[in-house]
Amino acid sequence: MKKLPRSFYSRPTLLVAKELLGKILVRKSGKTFLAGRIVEVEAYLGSKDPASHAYRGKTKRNEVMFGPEGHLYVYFTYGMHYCANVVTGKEGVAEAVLIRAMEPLDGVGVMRKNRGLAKDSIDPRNLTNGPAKLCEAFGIRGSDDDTDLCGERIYVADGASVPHSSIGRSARIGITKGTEKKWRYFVKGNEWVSK
DNA sequence: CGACCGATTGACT
DNA sequence: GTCAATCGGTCGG
Repeated sequence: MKKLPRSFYSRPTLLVAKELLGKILVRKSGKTFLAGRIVEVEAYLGSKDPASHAYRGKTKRNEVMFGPEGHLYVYFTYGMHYCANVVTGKEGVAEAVLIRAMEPLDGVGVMRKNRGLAKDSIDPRNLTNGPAKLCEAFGIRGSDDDTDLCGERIYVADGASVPHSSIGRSARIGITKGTEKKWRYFVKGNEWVSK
């Protein structure tokens, strides 16, 4: 499977968001290899988007969004959760795509352990069917903020593209501003899409 | 400096 | 369906 080049991220954010569906998020650390197929994303368009963390300009928290495309923006929220975004837009343009759900492909045992769900009986969908859940499953936290996705630690690999007819679109979830924008994309019918 | 609140989740009525 | 958990970011005084 081929790692996506930086040029993949140097395109319009809504296009990158749509095309991230079906791609594979990979994390390597030591001997562990984790992989998941992205099935749900949301786009956040910086200065044009009241729902974006970057709407009111650059701060210490969101500075990675203003940096070069192809980096990972990880933020901490609700006092206990991390969420991961792929940064798009050139340096100075604060746009990003939130990864909201994935279908686990590799390293399910590790993901289970990271999620604190050791029992084999639990529903595997519960591992990665939400933005904070997949971060926990992948062990993504504050120290992973600004990781270059063109490096070796965390990256996105090519995957079978999702046919246009299988891509659903809706308003974004969990926001109070910018709800009129239909910038959430997901793979229709996929079991891991969040609710 | 104090107060409010969030790109969520999971437990509970 | 409702709501607490839990704390850093952000904004007003």
